[in-house]
Amino acid sequence: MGQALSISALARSTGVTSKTLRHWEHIGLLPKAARTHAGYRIFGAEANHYIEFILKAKSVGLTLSEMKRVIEFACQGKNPCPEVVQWIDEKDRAVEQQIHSLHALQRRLRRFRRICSVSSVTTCAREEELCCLIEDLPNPQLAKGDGHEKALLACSSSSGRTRS
Amino acid sequence: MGQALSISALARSTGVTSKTLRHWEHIGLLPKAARTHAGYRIFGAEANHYIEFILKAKSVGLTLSEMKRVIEFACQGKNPCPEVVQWIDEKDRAVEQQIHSLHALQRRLRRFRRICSVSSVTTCAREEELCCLIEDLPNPQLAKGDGHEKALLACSSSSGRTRS
DNA sequence: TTGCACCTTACCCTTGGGGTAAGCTTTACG
DNA sequence: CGTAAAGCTTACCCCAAGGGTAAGGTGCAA
Repeated sequence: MGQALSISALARSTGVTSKTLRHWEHIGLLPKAARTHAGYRIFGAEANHYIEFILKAKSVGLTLSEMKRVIEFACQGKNPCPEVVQWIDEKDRAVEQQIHSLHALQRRLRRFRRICSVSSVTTCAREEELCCLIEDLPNPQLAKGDGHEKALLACSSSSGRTRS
Repeated sequence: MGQALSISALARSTGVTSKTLRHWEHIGLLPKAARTHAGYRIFGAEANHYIEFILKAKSVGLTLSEMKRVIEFACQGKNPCPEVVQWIDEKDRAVEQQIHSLHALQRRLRRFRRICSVSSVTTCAREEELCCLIEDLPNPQLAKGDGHEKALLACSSSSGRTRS
Protein backbone atom coordinates (compact mmCIF):
# COMPACT_ATOMS: atom_id res chain seq x y z
CA MET A 1 0.00 0.00 0.00
CA GLY A 2 1.02 3.62 0.26
CA GLN A 3 4.30 3.43 2.09
CA ALA A 4 6.98 6.11 1.89
CA LEU A 5 5.00 9.14 0.92
CA SER A 6 6.46 12.55 0.31
CA ILE A 7 4.91 15.38 2.21
CA SER A 8 2.88 16.64 -0.70
CA ALA A 9 1.70 13.14 -1.55
CA LEU A 10 0.51 12.71 2.00
CA ALA A 11 -1.04 16.14 1.87
CA ARG A 12 -2.94 15.27 -1.28
CA SER A 13 -4.10 11.97 0.06
CA THR A 14 -5.39 13.41 3.30
CA GLY A 15 -6.59 16.81 2.19
CA VAL A 16 -4.30 18.55 4.65
CA THR A 17 -1.77 21.08 3.41
CA SER A 18 1.97 20.39 3.59
CA LYS A 19 2.32 23.45 5.71
CA THR A 20 -0.13 22.07 8.20
CA LEU A 21 1.64 18.73 8.29
CA ARG A 22 4.92 20.46 9.07
CA HIS A 23 3.18 22.51 11.69
CA TRP A 24 1.71 19.43 13.33
CA GLU A 25 5.06 17.76 13.32
CA HIS A 26 6.67 20.88 14.66
CA ILE A 27 4.39 21.09 17.68
CA GLY A 28 4.85 17.39 18.36
CA LEU A 29 1.44 16.24 17.27
CA LEU A 30 2.87 14.08 14.52
CA PRO A 31 5.93 11.94 15.17
CA LYS A 32 9.06 13.22 13.51
CA ALA A 33 9.10 11.94 10.01
CA ALA A 34 12.05 10.04 8.63
CA ARG A 35 14.22 11.89 6.16
CA THR A 36 15.92 11.13 2.91
CA HIS A 37 19.63 11.84 2.75
CA ALA A 38 18.70 15.22 1.33
CA GLY A 39 16.49 16.00 4.28
CA TYR A 40 13.13 15.43 2.63
CA ARG A 41 10.46 14.01 4.88
CA ILE A 42 9.27 10.47 4.30
CA PHE A 43 6.00 9.42 5.82
CA GLY A 44 5.08 5.84 6.48
CA ALA A 45 1.64 4.34 6.71
CA GLU A 46 1.31 5.14 10.40
CA ALA A 47 1.14 8.83 9.60
CA ASN A 48 -2.28 8.20 8.15
CA HIS A 49 -3.45 6.87 11.48
CA TYR A 50 -2.32 9.99 13.22
CA ILE A 51 -3.92 12.20 10.66
CA GLU A 52 -7.20 10.37 10.77
CA PHE A 53 -7.12 10.68 14.52
CA ILE A 54 -6.35 14.39 14.34
CA LEU A 55 -9.10 15.08 11.87
CA LYS A 56 -11.58 13.13 13.92
CA ALA A 57 -10.51 14.87 17.08
CA LYS A 58 -10.80 18.18 15.31
CA SER A 59 -14.32 17.33 14.26
CA VAL A 60 -15.37 17.11 17.88
CA GLY A 61 -13.61 20.32 18.72
CA LEU A 62 -10.46 19.16 20.48
CA THR A 63 -7.62 21.63 20.31
CA LEU A 64 -4.25 20.57 19.02
CA SER A 65 -2.77 20.56 22.49
CA GLU A 66 -5.58 18.41 23.76
CA MET A 67 -4.89 15.99 20.96
CA LYS A 68 -1.26 16.02 21.90
CA ARG A 69 -2.19 15.17 25.43
CA VAL A 70 -4.33 12.30 24.27
CA ILE A 71 -1.43 10.97 22.27
CA GLU A 72 0.95 11.31 25.17
CA PHE A 73 -1.49 9.49 27.38
CA ALA A 74 -1.77 6.75 24.84
CA CYS A 75 1.99 6.54 24.53
CA GLN A 76 2.27 6.10 28.27
CA GLY A 77 -0.25 3.34 28.21
CA LYS A 78 -2.76 5.39 30.11
CA ASN A 79 -6.36 5.56 29.11
CA PRO A 80 -7.09 9.00 27.73
CA CYS A 81 -10.79 8.36 27.67
CA PRO A 82 -11.78 9.66 31.11
CA GLU A 83 -10.04 12.95 30.51
CA VAL A 84 -11.39 13.15 27.01
CA VAL A 85 -14.89 12.50 28.22
CA GLN A 86 -14.46 15.30 30.66
CA TRP A 87 -13.29 17.65 27.92
CA ILE A 88 -16.16 16.58 25.78
CA ASP A 89 -18.59 17.41 28.53
CA GLU A 90 -17.00 20.79 29.00
CA LYS A 91 -17.11 21.41 25.30
CA ASP A 92 -20.71 20.38 25.20
CA ARG A 93 -21.53 22.95 27.81
CA ALA A 94 -19.44 25.55 26.04
CA VAL A 95 -21.15 24.83 22.75
CA GLU A 96 -24.53 25.12 24.42
CA GLN A 97 -23.46 28.46 25.76
CA GLN A 98 -22.10 29.57 22.41
CA ILE A 99 -25.32 28.67 20.68
CA HIS A 100 -27.19 30.76 23.20
CA SER A 101 -24.98 33.77 22.68
CA LEU A 102 -25.14 33.37 18.94
CA HIS A 103 -28.91 33.44 19.12
CA ALA A 104 -28.72 36.54 21.24
CA LEU A 105 -26.29 38.05 18.80
CA GLN A 106 -28.64 37.21 15.99
CA ARG A 107 -31.48 38.98 17.73
CA ARG A 108 -29.29 42.04 18.23
CA LEU A 109 -28.12 41.91 14.65
CA ARG A 110 -31.63 41.76 13.28
CA ARG A 111 -32.97 44.42 15.53
CA PHE A 112 -30.06 46.62 14.61
CA ARG A 113 -30.46 45.92 10.96
CA ARG A 114 -34.13 46.81 11.08
CA ILE A 115 -33.33 50.17 12.55
CA CYS A 116 -30.20 50.92 10.61
CA SER A 117 -31.41 49.97 7.18
CA VAL A 118 -34.21 52.50 7.16
CA SER A 119 -31.98 55.29 8.34
CA SER A 120 -30.33 57.94 6.31
CA VAL A 121 -27.21 59.66 7.48
CA THR A 122 -29.11 62.03 9.63
CA THR A 123 -32.12 60.10 10.73
CA CYS A 124 -29.68 57.36 11.43
CA ALA A 125 -28.72 59.41 14.43
CA ARG A 126 -31.86 58.22 16.09
CA GLU A 127 -31.87 56.79 19.52
CA GLU A 128 -29.91 54.05 21.11
CA GLU A 129 -28.40 52.23 18.21
CA LEU A 130 -24.88 51.65 17.11
CA CYS A 131 -25.30 53.27 13.80
CA CYS A 132 -26.16 56.43 15.58
CA LEU A 133 -22.78 57.99 15.65
CA ILE A 134 -22.69 60.81 13.25
CA GLU A 135 -23.17 64.09 14.95
CA ASP A 136 -21.47 66.85 13.07
CA LEU A 137 -20.48 65.83 9.66
CA PRO A 138 -16.89 66.81 10.26
CA ASN A 139 -15.01 69.09 7.96
CA PRO A 140 -13.09 67.02 5.49
CA GLN A 141 -9.73 68.28 6.64
CA LEU A 142 -10.26 66.52 9.89
CA ALA A 143 -9.61 63.30 8.06
CA LYS A 144 -6.12 64.52 7.28
CA GLY A 145 -5.13 65.30 10.83
CA ASP A 146 -5.63 62.87 13.58
CA GLY A 147 -8.79 61.87 11.85
CA HIS A 148 -10.58 61.89 15.11
CA GLU A 149 -12.68 64.79 16.08
CA LYS A 150 -16.15 64.96 17.43
CA ALA A 151 -17.63 63.03 14.57
CA LEU A 152 -18.90 60.40 16.87
CA LEU A 153 -21.91 60.83 18.94
CA ALA A 154 -22.65 57.68 20.72
CA CYS A 155 -26.34 58.21 20.86
CA SER A 156 -26.50 55.16 22.99
CA SER A 157 -28.87 54.39 25.79
CA SER A 158 -31.73 56.84 25.54
CA SER A 159 -30.06 60.17 25.83
CA GLY A 160 -31.55 61.41 22.62
CA ARG A 161 -29.78 63.71 20.24
CA THR A 162 -27.78 66.51 21.73
CA ARG A 163 -28.69 68.89 18.97
CA SER A 164 -32.10 68.30 17.60
CA MET B 1 -19.01 66.07 34.90
CA GLY B 2 -16.25 63.56 34.50
CA GLN B 3 -13.67 65.49 32.56
CA ALA B 4 -9.94 64.68 32.59
CA LEU B 5 -9.91 61.08 33.59
CA SER B 6 -6.81 59.03 34.07
CA ILE B 7 -6.62 55.79 32.19
CA SER B 8 -7.52 53.64 35.15
CA ALA B 9 -10.39 55.93 36.10
CA LEU B 10 -11.75 55.63 32.59
CA ALA B 11 -11.16 51.92 32.72
CA ARG B 12 -13.10 51.62 35.94
CA SER B 13 -15.96 53.74 34.71
CA THR B 14 -16.34 51.81 31.48
CA GLY B 15 -15.46 48.32 32.56
CA VAL B 16 -12.68 48.09 30.00
CA THR B 17 -9.13 47.36 31.10
CA SER B 18 -6.39 49.97 30.82
CA LYS B 19 -4.49 47.59 28.63
CA THR B 20 -7.40 47.43 26.23
CA LEU B 21 -7.75 51.18 26.15
CA ARG B 22 -4.08 51.52 25.25
CA HIS B 23 -4.51 48.86 22.64
CA TRP B 24 -7.48 50.61 21.10
CA GLU B 25 -5.61 53.86 21.02
CA HIS B 26 -2.60 52.12 19.57
CA ILE B 27 -4.51 50.70 16.63
CA GLY B 28 -6.19 54.01 15.99
CA LEU B 29 -9.62 53.12 17.23
CA LEU B 30 -9.51 55.72 19.95
CA PRO B 31 -8.14 59.18 19.24
CA LYS B 32 -4.76 59.84 20.78
CA ALA B 33 -5.30 60.94 24.31
CA ALA B 34 -3.80 64.16 25.62
CA ARG B 35 -0.90 63.77 28.01
CA THR B 36 0.23 65.34 31.22
CA HIS B 37 3.72 66.78 31.27
CA ALA B 38 4.84 63.44 32.64
CA GLY B 39 3.33 61.58 29.76
CA TYR B 40 0.27 60.23 31.51
CA ARG B 41 -2.84 59.96 29.36
CA ILE B 42 -5.74 62.29 30.05
CA PHE B 43 -9.10 61.37 28.64
CA GLY B 44 -11.86 63.86 28.08
CA ALA B 45 -15.56 63.25 27.99
CA GLU B 46 -15.56 62.36 24.30
CA ALA B 47 -13.64 59.19 25.04
CA ASN B 48 -16.80 57.84 26.62
CA HIS B 49 -18.63 58.28 23.35
CA TYR B 50 -16.04 56.30 21.52
CA ILE B 51 -16.05 53.59 24.10
CA GLU B 52 -19.81 53.31 24.13
CA PHE B 53 -19.72 53.05 20.39
CA ILE B 54 -17.05 50.40 20.46
CA LEU B 55 -18.86 48.33 23.04
CA LYS B 56 -22.08 48.54 21.11
CA ALA B 57 -20.35 47.66 17.88
CA LYS B 58 -18.70 44.77 19.62
CA SER B 59 -22.04 43.54 20.82
CA VAL B 60 -23.18 43.10 17.27
CA GLY B 61 -19.97 41.38 16.32
CA LEU B 62 -18.07 44.06 14.45
CA THR B 63 -14.33 43.59 14.48
CA LEU B 64 -12.05 46.36 15.63
CA SER B 65 -10.98 47.13 12.10
CA GLU B 66 -14.56 47.36 10.97
CA MET B 67 -15.20 49.79 13.78
CA LYS B 68 -12.21 51.76 12.70
CA ARG B 69 -13.58 51.92 9.22
CA VAL B 70 -16.92 53.13 10.49
CA ILE B 71 -15.16 55.86 12.41
CA GLU B 72 -13.11 56.86 9.41
CA PHE B 73 -16.24 57.02 7.31
CA ALA B 74 -17.89 59.17 9.89
CA CYS B 75 -14.85 61.43 10.06
CA GLN B 76 -15.01 61.89 6.32
CA GLY B 77 -18.65 62.78 6.52
CA LYS B 78 -19.67 59.67 4.68
CA ASN B 79 -22.54 57.55 5.82
CA PRO B 80 -21.19 54.29 7.18
CA CYS B 81 -24.63 52.76 7.40
CA PRO B 82 -24.86 51.08 4.00
CA GLU B 83 -21.57 49.32 4.49
CA VAL B 84 -22.44 48.46 8.05
CA VAL B 85 -25.78 47.04 6.98
CA GLN B 86 -23.95 44.91 4.49
CA TRP B 87 -21.57 43.64 7.16
CA ILE B 88 -24.47 42.97 9.44
CA ASP B 89 -26.14 40.89 6.77
CA GLU B 90 -22.96 38.95 6.21
CA LYS B 91 -22.55 38.43 9.91
CA ASP B 92 -26.10 37.28 10.17
CA ARG B 93 -25.48 34.65 7.56
CA ALA B 94 -22.23 33.66 9.21
CA VAL B 95 -23.92 33.36 12.57
CA GLU B 96 -26.65 31.23 11.04
CA GLN B 97 -23.96 29.02 9.61
CA GLN B 98 -22.10 28.88 12.89
CA ILE B 99 -25.20 27.87 14.76
CA HIS B 100 -25.71 25.07 12.30
CA SER B 101 -22.20 23.78 12.69
CA LEU B 102 -22.41 24.07 16.44
CA HIS B 103 -25.51 21.93 16.40
CA ALA B 104 -23.73 19.43 14.23
CA LEU B 105 -20.76 19.54 16.56
CA GLN B 106 -23.07 18.97 19.47
CA ARG B 107 -24.53 15.90 17.82
CA ARG B 108 -21.03 14.56 17.20
CA LEU B 109 -19.99 15.36 20.74
CA ARG B 110 -22.93 13.56 22.25
CA ARG B 111 -22.65 10.58 20.01
CA PHE B 112 -18.97 10.38 20.78
CA ARG B 113 -19.56 10.78 24.46
CA ARG B 114 -22.10 7.99 24.47
CA ILE B 115 -19.62 5.63 22.90
CA CYS B 116 -16.53 6.79 24.72
CA SER B 117 -17.93 6.92 28.21
CA VAL B 118 -18.85 3.27 28.30
CA SER B 119 -15.49 2.17 26.97
CA SER B 120 -12.59 0.88 28.90
CA VAL B 121 -9.08 1.20 27.60
CA THR B 122 -9.45 -1.84 25.47
CA THR B 123 -13.06 -1.91 24.51
CA CYS B 124 -12.58 1.74 23.81
CA ALA B 125 -10.77 0.55 20.74
CA ARG B 126 -14.11 -0.20 19.24
CA GLU B 127 -15.08 0.91 15.83
CA GLU B 128 -15.01 4.24 14.16
CA GLU B 129 -14.64 6.61 17.02
CA LEU B 130 -11.99 9.05 17.98
CA CYS B 131 -11.32 7.48 21.28
CA CYS B 132 -10.33 4.35 19.48
CA LEU B 133 -6.67 4.96 19.27
CA ILE B 134 -4.90 2.71 21.62
CA GLU B 135 -3.46 -0.27 19.91
CA ASP B 136 -0.43 -1.58 21.70
CA LEU B 137 -0.04 -0.14 25.08
CA PRO B 138 3.47 1.00 24.34
CA ASN B 139 6.39 0.18 26.55
CA PRO B 140 6.93 2.96 29.00
CA GLN B 141 10.35 3.80 27.70
CA LEU B 142 8.83 4.93 24.49
CA ALA B 143 7.59 7.94 26.34
CA LYS B 144 11.16 8.95 27.00
CA GLY B 145 12.31 8.87 23.42
CA ASP B 146 10.40 10.45 20.68
CA GLY B 147 7.31 9.47 22.54
CA HIS B 148 5.67 8.42 19.37
CA GLU B 149 5.51 4.85 18.43
CA LYS B 150 2.67 2.81 17.16
CA ALA B 151 0.48 3.60 20.11
CA LEU B 152 -2.17 5.04 17.93
CA LEU B 153 -4.49 2.96 15.97
CA ALA B 154 -6.92 5.19 14.30
CA CYS B 155 -9.71 2.69 14.29
CA SER B 156 -11.60 5.11 12.22
CA SER B 157 -14.06 4.39 9.48
CA SER B 158 -15.05 0.78 9.86
CA SER B 159 -11.83 -1.10 9.61
CA GLY B 160 -12.33 -2.84 12.92
CA ARG B 161 -9.55 -3.77 15.25
CA THR B 162 -6.37 -5.11 13.76
CA ARG B 163 -5.80 -7.43 16.66
CA SER B 164 -8.91 -8.76 18.19
C1' DT C 1 12.43 59.96 52.79
C1' DT C 2 10.48 56.12 51.84
C1' DG C 3 6.89 53.31 50.26
C1' DC C 4 3.11 52.31 47.47
C1' DA C 5 0.06 52.92 43.81
C1' DC C 6 -0.10 54.39 39.27
C1' DC C 7 1.73 55.39 34.83
C1' DT C 8 4.73 54.58 30.56
C1' DT C 9 6.78 51.71 26.62
C1' DA C 10 8.31 47.30 24.88
C1' DC C 11 8.45 42.62 24.27
C1' DC C 12 6.66 37.84 24.15
C1' DC C 13 2.46 34.77 24.38
C1' DT C 14 -1.95 32.84 22.86
C1' DT C 15 -4.67 29.43 17.95
C1' DG C 16 -3.89 27.26 13.75
C1' DG C 17 -1.74 27.73 10.52
C1' DG C 18 -0.89 31.19 5.69
C1' DG C 19 2.49 33.68 2.99
C1' DT C 20 6.86 34.50 1.46
C1' DA C 21 11.99 34.30 0.96
C1' DA C 22 16.33 32.08 0.23
C1' DG C 23 18.36 28.10 -0.93
C1' DC C 24 18.87 23.00 -2.01
C1' DT C 25 17.23 18.58 -4.71
C1' DT C 26 15.11 15.94 -8.06
C1' DT C 27 13.09 15.22 -12.31
C1' DA C 28 11.93 16.16 -17.09
C1' DC C 29 12.95 17.82 -21.56
C1' DG C 30 15.63 19.38 -25.59
C1' DC D 1 24.61 17.24 -20.70
C1' DG D 2 22.54 21.50 -19.37
C1' DT D 3 18.87 23.86 -17.75
C1' DA D 4 14.39 24.87 -16.12
C1' DA D 5 10.47 23.62 -13.46
C1' DA D 6 8.66 21.58 -9.59
C1' DG D 7 9.29 20.08 -4.94
C1' DC D 8 11.55 20.25 -0.67
C1' DT D 9 13.85 22.59 3.48
C1' DT D 10 14.12 26.17 7.34
C1' DA D 11 13.07 30.69 9.04
C1' DC D 12 10.68 34.68 9.53
C1' DC D 13 6.47 37.70 9.87
C1' DC D 14 1.29 37.91 9.83
C1' DC D 15 -3.77 37.45 11.42
C1' DA D 16 -7.48 39.10 16.47
C1' DA D 17 -7.75 41.04 20.61
C1' DG D 18 -5.58 41.77 23.84
C1' DG D 19 -2.92 39.31 28.60
C1' DG D 20 1.31 39.10 31.21
C1' DT D 21 5.46 40.81 32.64
C1' DA D 22 9.69 43.69 32.86
C1' DA D 23 12.06 47.90 33.60
C1' DG D 24 11.63 52.28 34.78
C1' DG D 25 9.38 57.08 35.68
C1' DT D 26 5.73 59.77 38.66
C1' DG D 27 2.63 61.37 42.42
C1' DC D 28 0.92 61.32 46.93
C1' DA D 29 0.78 60.26 51.89
C1' DA D 30 2.88 58.99 56.30
